[in-house]
Amino acid sequence: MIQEALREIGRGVAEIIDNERIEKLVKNFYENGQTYTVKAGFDPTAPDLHLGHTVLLQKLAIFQKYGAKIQFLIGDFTAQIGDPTGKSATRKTLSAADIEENAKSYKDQVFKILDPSKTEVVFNSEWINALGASGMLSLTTTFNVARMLERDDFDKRYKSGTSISISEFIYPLLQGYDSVHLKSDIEIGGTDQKFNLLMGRHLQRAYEIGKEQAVLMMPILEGLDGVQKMSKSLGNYIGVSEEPNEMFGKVLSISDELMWRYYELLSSKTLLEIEALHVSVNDGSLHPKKVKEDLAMEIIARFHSNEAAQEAKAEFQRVHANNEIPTEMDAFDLHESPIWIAKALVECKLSPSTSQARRDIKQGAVKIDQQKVEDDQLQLQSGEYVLQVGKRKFARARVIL
RNA sequence: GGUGAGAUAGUCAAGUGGCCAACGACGGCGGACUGUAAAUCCGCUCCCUACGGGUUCAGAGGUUCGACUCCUCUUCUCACCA
Repeated sequence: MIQEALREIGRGVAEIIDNERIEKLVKNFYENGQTYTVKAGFDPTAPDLHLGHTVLLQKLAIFQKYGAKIQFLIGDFTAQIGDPTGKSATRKTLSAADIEENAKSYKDQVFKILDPSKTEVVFNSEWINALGASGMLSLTTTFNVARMLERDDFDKRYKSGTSISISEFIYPLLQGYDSVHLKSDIEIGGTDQKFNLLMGRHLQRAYEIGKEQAVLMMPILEGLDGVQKMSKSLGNYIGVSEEPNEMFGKVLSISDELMWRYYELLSSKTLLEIEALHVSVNDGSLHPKKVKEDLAMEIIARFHSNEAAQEAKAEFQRVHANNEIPTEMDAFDLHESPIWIAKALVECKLSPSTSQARRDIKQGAVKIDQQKVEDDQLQLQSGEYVLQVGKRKFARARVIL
């Protein structure tokens, strides 16, 4: 059991500092029933989460399974500063109202993954405000500027003469101080958080609380393209509040290779179960598409419901395997009759411009009521049509005067 | 502060007076093949009811029949010097 726990805890991680300590904590749990604490901090700056953000949550869920109590820290105080990590410019600060709202939507999402009975949600403004000026001052004496400048992002900005606010120097200190206050045994975060995570160890030592947290870093999840990190701005993400059908389609569109990566970092299946799937796929007894569908189902079930997952699968089957039209699609009223097909496509948001619409038609990508359109001069008379561009873009158009 | 180099479509990157809506690569889209996978092959990739028209090559002016290409100024980026 201890072996299994350690394997699951180590699954998919990018780097562990002080693995021995983690082993001891887990062992102690199984031998003496002693729980331990795992801290993870979240900046309530990004209100809409995607699967990349849930990698950490998944890891926390695994920890819960193996004896940990989670300290789910919402950095409401530190969010006012803004984490300088990876930034090439000073970040603007957020208003208290923004932070509060974001924190709320965070909580709504996380308990879809975490067990509330083993989770303590804490806000760091509570103890940081209590620190006072003198407490803050003594915190700053534990570290020096030279070491702070060792950080790559600070270093670059310093050398190039870009502004670095003093408050940004304070940020890692405060995050580390959270670990002092919470007396965390382990802290987890993304690899990009290494400096801040290590600060927790440094400060726990400096404040002599009698322990130094182990640090476990998770990799940044690759996006749907399998190469770049998942991010909203790159458009290669799956948002946790997306429609089930969208989720299903997106998961099915990833490569087989990436699928295993997602299993490792996002699935609640154990490593043994995943390994079994791997074996079956390799010997040909299991179709990889089935495995991918199961992954999609698991993700949808987690963020929506089992029924939603079933429906999404059925819908996918209907549209893509049987070549039927979706049961639901966006509907548009077009107040022009007759209307030129290219214009109709633009109006229904199926094509970005009439130029593109005409190209789509020329390439045989456009269908009306399942019939391919050959003539790019076609005029649609009054009536209702199902317009389709490519394999996945559908819209219901009602042409009226 | 001084000097030199540069700013081209989503990104990278050609073009240095007309053949340029602008080579190529990547990305993206569409088609074929599939499992809406990968790989591969083919086509498309500024806008406009279009064998034509319009607006583009950091910004503003100028030279010229004609400029992304030449000149001037402005803004920004990079390199070297101090």
